Amino acid sequence: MTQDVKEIFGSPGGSLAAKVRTLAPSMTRSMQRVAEAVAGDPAGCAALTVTGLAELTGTSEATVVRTARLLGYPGYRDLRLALAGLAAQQQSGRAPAITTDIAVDDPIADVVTKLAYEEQQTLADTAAGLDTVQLGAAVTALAAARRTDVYGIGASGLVAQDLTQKLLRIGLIAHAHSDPHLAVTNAVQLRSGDVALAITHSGSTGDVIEPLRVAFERGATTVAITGRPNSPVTQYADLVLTTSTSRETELRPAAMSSRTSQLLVVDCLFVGVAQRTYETAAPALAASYEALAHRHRSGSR
Amino acid sequence: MTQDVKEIFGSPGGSLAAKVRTLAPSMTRSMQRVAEAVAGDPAGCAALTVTGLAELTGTSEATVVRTARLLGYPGYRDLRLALAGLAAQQQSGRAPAITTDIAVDDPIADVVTKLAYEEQQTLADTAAGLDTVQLGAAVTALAAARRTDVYGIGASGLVAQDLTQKLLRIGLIAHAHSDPHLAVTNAVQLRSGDVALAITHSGSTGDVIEPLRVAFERGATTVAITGRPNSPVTQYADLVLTTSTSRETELRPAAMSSRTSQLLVVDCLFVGVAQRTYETAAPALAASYEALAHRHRSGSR
DNA sequence: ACCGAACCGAAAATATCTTTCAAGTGTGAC
DNA sequence: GTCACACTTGAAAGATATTTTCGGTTCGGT
Repeated sequence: MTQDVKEIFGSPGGSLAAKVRTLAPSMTRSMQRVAEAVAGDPAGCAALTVTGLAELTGTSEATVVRTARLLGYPGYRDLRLALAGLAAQQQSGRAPAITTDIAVDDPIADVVTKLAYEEQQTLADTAAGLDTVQLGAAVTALAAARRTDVYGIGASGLVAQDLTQKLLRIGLIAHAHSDPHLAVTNAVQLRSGDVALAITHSGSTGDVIEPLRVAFERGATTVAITGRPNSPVTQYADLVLTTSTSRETELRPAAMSSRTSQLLVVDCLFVGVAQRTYETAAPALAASYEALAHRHRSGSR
Repeated sequence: MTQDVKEIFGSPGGSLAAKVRTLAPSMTRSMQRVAEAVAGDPAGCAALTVTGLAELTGTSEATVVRTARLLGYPGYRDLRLALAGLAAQQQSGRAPAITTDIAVDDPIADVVTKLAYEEQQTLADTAAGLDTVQLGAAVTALAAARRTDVYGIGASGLVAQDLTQKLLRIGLIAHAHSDPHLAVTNAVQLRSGDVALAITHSGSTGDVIEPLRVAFERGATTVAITGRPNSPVTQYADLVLTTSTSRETELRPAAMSSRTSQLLVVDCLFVGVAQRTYETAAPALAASYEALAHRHRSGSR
């Protein structure tokens, strides 16, 4: 059984490398070897059979197939077709993709360029790796929720607040918790129809998992935004939204790209919800805009 | 039968279509049917197995293989890979061109694509418009500051907190203020050598301008991150860092792009400062990473 | 009508891909 | 430190796809 062509070629080119980067953390060692080979030389790998690729990467056929599955294809055959397509695209349109890490002695102008580039990369990766089905489900849940609790600590806490601010702006009831105890206390109040949303890059921040678990057990719809699709937090998550995990460098901690990634997801959630609740969201947005104008000097008074 | 020139030289798939036409006379009836199908819809055929294509053309597997051979491939498998490549090329020929705003009825997948694209655009704009001289001066001031106060309200408040968190991580003394009264109270404590940094998109948020004015008058180095280089806030700013102001749409409020833009500036500041204070920043970063590891549940991978 | 050559497809043979399963490996709990 | 468990992994069995074989059919020429 072969996949529909649209699914194979539908996504924008280069998304495979992005997908590999996003999913790499959730891969086992052998699978990473296969994924690397595939991302590194699509054309070369397209010429190989399962057995060939297994030998090249020093693994087994089973592992190759498993990797293909993880990358979203029904099997190796389809991955191979996608690779052939990718190779052809690369042949015709050359990709730029040149970047070096930020060095201690880089002039500030280079820092700006590199950071901007890397964050753009992160955005592209995240967009490519985001499961729109899960996203849509999360949007539906949020739009219909009686109330929404958002959990996040540290850098993720700011993202949690950002989402909360946005939801409040369109008339929804949302609250961000960064205090683990209060979060749990509040989670107990949740019930079916409510939404609990945990934001954690590592997926193993206990302080964030705990309230989500409570909410999960109380019957609320639970959503996790994490960079590790297999991490503990997903255990209590009805819906999982994966953020991209680009490699971190000494001067550019992981927190930076995970934040960018998380914010994109949060923005998508917000816009999605705003769409669903347009009738009430649009006037609410306009009203809050109006209200803020009075806080500005150049405004009135 | 007159041949249309466009058909021969027009599309990238021309070479295959041409080959089919050239070889057609030497083909048998069944093989022609297969060749036609292949030339007519490469993408569609790439999704089919030998059996599928045989059925589609009302022929047999053997005929399909024979056709593939005649077209110059060792077998159907390789023809299929070539078709996949061809399809991908044709696909990429059509420009992405994400120019339209996000509409109320856009499917969620489009929302993701468009948002990611717009944020990428914002990053590029910001990086291009950032004054590296001012930025460098701000970095120098921050790196040498006895203490740093950051003012921001609403969405900008989160950016202020983000910067503060980062600076604290590398051992600097920084504080974010979102309470206007406390901000002013603290601003009074500032003196020469300290840094006060105001973040406001509009540049006319009174609650943020006021503490900056106080700091300015106390002799602190004042920095403004704003989207309006001529706005009131710049009056009290020694250094002005301009963020990009991309057009906002109904479903994508200005806050979204200004936040992205502000965060990039803040990241640049952080990395710049980390470079200047590398000796102390590097171990501090490592230490905070280490400390956090204990807050994480040990999870799978 | 008969013959021969080319064409064609059914089915066997082969290659390739997928699934299963049991052994290996590391990890947390006690 | 040891045990138990869960996860990883590759070998081999099983399923599918591709290629080859081979005999029947068609068609033109005699």
